[in-house]
Amino acid sequence: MQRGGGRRGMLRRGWGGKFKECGYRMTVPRKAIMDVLGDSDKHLSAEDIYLTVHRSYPNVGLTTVYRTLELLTDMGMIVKFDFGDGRARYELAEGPDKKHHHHLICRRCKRIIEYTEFIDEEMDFLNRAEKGLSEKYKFDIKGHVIHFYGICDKCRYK
Amino acid sequence: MQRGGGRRGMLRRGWGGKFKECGYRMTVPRKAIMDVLGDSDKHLSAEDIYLTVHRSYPNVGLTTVYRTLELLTDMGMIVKFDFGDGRARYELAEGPDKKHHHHLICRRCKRIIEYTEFIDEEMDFLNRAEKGLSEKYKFDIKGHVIHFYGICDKCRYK
DNA sequence: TAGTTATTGAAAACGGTTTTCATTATCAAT
DNA sequence: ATTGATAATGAAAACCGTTTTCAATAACTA
Ligand SMILES: [Mn+2]
Ligand SMILES: [Mn+2]
Ligand SMILES: [Zn+2]
Ligand SMILES: [Zn+2]
Repeated sequence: MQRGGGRRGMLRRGWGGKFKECGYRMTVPRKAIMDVLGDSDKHLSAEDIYLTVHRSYPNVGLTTVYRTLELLTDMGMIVKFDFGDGRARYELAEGPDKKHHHHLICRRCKRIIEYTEFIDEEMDFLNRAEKGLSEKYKFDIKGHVIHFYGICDKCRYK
Repeated sequence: MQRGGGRRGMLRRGWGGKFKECGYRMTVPRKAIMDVLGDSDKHLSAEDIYLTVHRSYPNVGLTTVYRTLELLTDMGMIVKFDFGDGRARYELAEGPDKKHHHHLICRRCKRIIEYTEFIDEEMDFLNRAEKGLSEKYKFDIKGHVIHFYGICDKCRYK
């Protein structure tokens, strides 16, 4: 259990509204999938979501999970990551319920640690870099990914 | 054609030596694959390499390309990237022939631009971040990936 | 040169994701 | 509420990059 339940309710209603605005229909499978994403603070794979949804809605298929994830990603409501473990992983996009952060990835056990420290200094560097790069390469920067790879404490001491 | 041919020759001889040191045999397919990597400044996929090698050595198989790439990656001589186009891509690891750099990735055409600018300020930020993160999370940082996503100039004006 | 065994190529298997297609559910108009 | 147009769904099959299997071959050592 993470955070209060009230905020998540808001989030879901917000999502539904955005969905309708874009001309999409709000369906039971989509609601269920969005609930799983909104309730979790993990980096979920399609199968993770499928299995969780399956407990309450056994007839929702994995295909629909993939389709909904693509939709939400295209709409910018979630973010798709590749952490190098052979499957895509998803989390809420930056917003009221999710702070800007980056990841430490353990090369041995694949554990992912989120950090929000150093974000101020990072923003400083990123802003200057983005400005310089945009000018030099005429490249319209929309986002960035920073991953640190290494060995976590649990793995270091065997 | 990029850079002089002499340096690349050195590079290849160096690679061969390292190979032997690790107890691996230096074979014709491996040499061919390493030559393709050493001669290119692109971000090559396994199939890219396979097709190039195939021109000179039609009997070298794709399987061997994959096996050699894994070997070179594990030995730290090349780096494996995921740029989000569904296949792994490889390039020379940082060294005398390859400067430290990061990537701008066009979300539309998937073009990859390498940049080495702002690396000094970046190193400044990265050093502080790595120091802080290592301490706080007891995480032994070995490397990092910084990707900027956006729209390249060619795509921006349609 | 011979013998040990690492390396190889072809084919099959693998696994995450996407496509196909007939059926069902959603939603606006009645 | 009922209807009708059509967006969305689930099961199965296809897809495709990568890995595994295994008998044949080539590279090193003695
Ligand atoms: Mn995260
Ligand atoms: Mn590069
Ligand atoms: Zn670990
Ligand atoms: Zn582009």
